[in-house]
Formats: sequence, structure tokens, C-alpha cells
Amino acid sequence: MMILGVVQWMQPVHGYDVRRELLNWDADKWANVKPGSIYHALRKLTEEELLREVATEQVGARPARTTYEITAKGAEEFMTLLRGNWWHLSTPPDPFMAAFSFLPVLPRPEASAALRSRAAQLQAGVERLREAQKADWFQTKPTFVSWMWELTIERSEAEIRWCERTAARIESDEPYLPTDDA
Amino acid sequence: MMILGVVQWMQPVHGYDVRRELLNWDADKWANVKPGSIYHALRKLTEEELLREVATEQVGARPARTTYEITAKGAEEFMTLLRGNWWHLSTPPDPFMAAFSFLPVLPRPEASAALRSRAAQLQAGVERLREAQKADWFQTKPTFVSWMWELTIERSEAEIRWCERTAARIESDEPYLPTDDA
DNA sequence: AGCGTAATAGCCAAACTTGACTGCACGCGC
DNA sequence: GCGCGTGCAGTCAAGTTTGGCTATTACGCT
Repeated sequence: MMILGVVQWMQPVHGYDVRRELLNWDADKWANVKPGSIYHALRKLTEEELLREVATEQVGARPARTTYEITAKGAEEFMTLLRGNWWHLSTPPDPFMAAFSFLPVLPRPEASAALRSRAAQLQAGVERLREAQKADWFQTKPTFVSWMWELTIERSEAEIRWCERTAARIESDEPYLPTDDA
Repeated sequence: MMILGVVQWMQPVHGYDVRRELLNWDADKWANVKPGSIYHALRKLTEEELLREVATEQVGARPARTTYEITAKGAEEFMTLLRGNWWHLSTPPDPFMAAFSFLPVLPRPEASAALRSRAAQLQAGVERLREAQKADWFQTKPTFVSWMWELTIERSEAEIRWCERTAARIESDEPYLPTDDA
């Protein structure tokens, strides 16, 4: 629940602002914060007294929007959460690993083709990021965003190499099971 | 729902077997299949007619165990799911990315220390895997398990390099915001 | 023989996420 | 002057995941 972080960073804010900011960061892709979750989270955090409602204003006949700010307890909790994720490494679930563990179920040609396709997709992602880093609008963004992207790029590149190598192994009919020629 | 896969691979099985096998693969760490999910999933899949109950036997006064096997429809669905995860790459949520995006909130010394610690933890993980690959019991396992671990290792190594580099940047007081010395 | 601990087998209520949906206002082309 | 698409602001029900709980048996150690 790093929604706390955004609230702290932009307070006071209302739900829609948080949503826009997070979508702007593509946070729906790499954090588990899709638009639907936000309002629920805000209410739950308020209940836990980590946030506090500040006001409820109305513009025209549109839905009222409630603005929130963080409480002292919330700031503390946020720091704890944040430190937790900085210091402890966690292994997020990776559907591809899951799929790969069933390798023998697929015909070899399909498996290697899929790996090469995966490599290509990763490559495309890398190039998009590289492009974006050069773009004008990017220069106004904090520098460390660039550092973040570098991590993504380097992880991807490692994976691309692995994909190619593994595809080659599959194509060359390396056996899946150990040949016990003892 | 790659529980289908395990059931197909070991049928007929009962819930506890699936659980043991998955824990054996450390699947609770990289797939979203923790023990509690299994029985619920089995029932749900049975309801959808992707699985079929085979028998319910009882040993002593212990809880009865129900064994399942996969149906034709289930096998088909499994293939679809499997292909989906082989061909489409997905970006699983990464709590570290989330945490890193709040970099400026932490004091610089702590941030760089955390990064170095992270690198060390990754390194330890890599060494454990390397060790395991050499162990005796490992030689009986399918070869492609080794390939899977290589992916983990290479991803980790890329990340280690990034951690060190980024830690150095933070220590050398590189600014977080663009200095517009235009 | 006695006792603590681990393994067996499974259930459940609560929490979390999510995609889809609602209704209003505003600017724009025709 | 009139539809109409788009942005705003948020709700909701439904589906998933999960941590923790129960109760019995087997086993190792003293």
C-alpha cells in the first residue's frame, strides 16, 4: 500500500488526483494499484487513522470529491513499509517461470519460437525506454526515474540473452532429462 | 491457475500431494499458489468441470482425502493458459520498484546502504543456486530446471550490477532533480 | 514408557483486487 | 442550436488470495 506515499507526496489530494498520478507513472503495471483499488484503499486507510479526511467540496453537479491528507501515524507507517521494501528483497510471482516449468508439455519448435518472440518483445520494450530517455519532456523529470528505467533495461537485457541461449538449446535437441550414461 | 498443470502431471492426486509438490518447487515464492489457495482452487476447478473427483478414501480417523484428475476440457484449458504465459510477457508487480520511486524520501546514506545490502542478498541467492546445481541430488532432476535457475541467476546478476552502480551514484551526491544549467 | 514435535489433510472467514458501470459537464464540429 | 465524444469522479459486486485454525497420527528422543 504505497498509496500512502503518493498522498504524502501530494497532500492534500482527492482520489482522482491519486489515480491520475499513479496512471501517469504506469504504476498500474508494476505495482498492484489499478484504478479500482484506490478508493477502497483510501477509505480503509482512513479507517485505520493513517489518513484523515480534510474536506468534501463539490464543483457543479459532479460527484463530490473528498480530499485526504496523511496523519502522523500514517507517515510513520509509510516509513516502515518503505524501509521494508528497500531492505528486504521479495520474489514477486512470475507467471513465465510458472509456465516454463511445464516446458516438456510443449512441442520443441513452439517452445523455442515462443522464447525468441519473448526476446523480441523485451527488446522492443528496451528500445521504447531508451527512446523515451532521450525525449524532451523527459528532461524535466527527476533523474532517478532514469535510474529506475535502467534497472528495467538491464534486467530485460539479461533475460533476452537467456531466451536466445535457451531457445538454441531447445532447438539443438538437448535432452530435458538427465542422460545417466554412468 | 497452474494448479491444473500439476494435477495433469501427477494425476490422480489429492490436495495434499499437490500442496507438497508445489512447496517442493518453492512455487509459493514465485507463483501465487500458497497452501491456503489450493483446496479452494481444486473445488472451483471441479465446479467448472476442468477437474473431476475420482475417489474419496479415508485412512484411519484422519480427514478424508479426495483425489482428482483432469478432464479433457481441463487439459485444453491448461494448454490455452500455458500458451498465454509463454507468448505474452507480463510485468508482475515489483514492490522494490514501488519503493525506489520514493527515493528522495530516504536519507542518502540509508538509501545507498540498502542498495548494497540488496546486492549482497541477491549475491547470496545466486551462490545458493550455484551450490545446489552442483549437489548430488540435483543430478536426478530434469535438466531444464537448471535452465530456469540460470534465468534467476542472470536476472539477479544484472540487478546486482545496477545496485552497486546506483549506490555509488547516490553516495557521490548526484542530484535527484535535473539541474537546468541552460 | 512418556512426551513433545512434526507431518497429515483440509476448511474458512476476512481481506484484497479488479473490471465494468454510472451520470454529469464541457467543448467542438456542423 | 444540437448531438456526441471525452474527461471527470467515484461506486459496486464478484472473483481471488490468504493466514490461521482444527484434530489426529507417527516418530524421535530420553
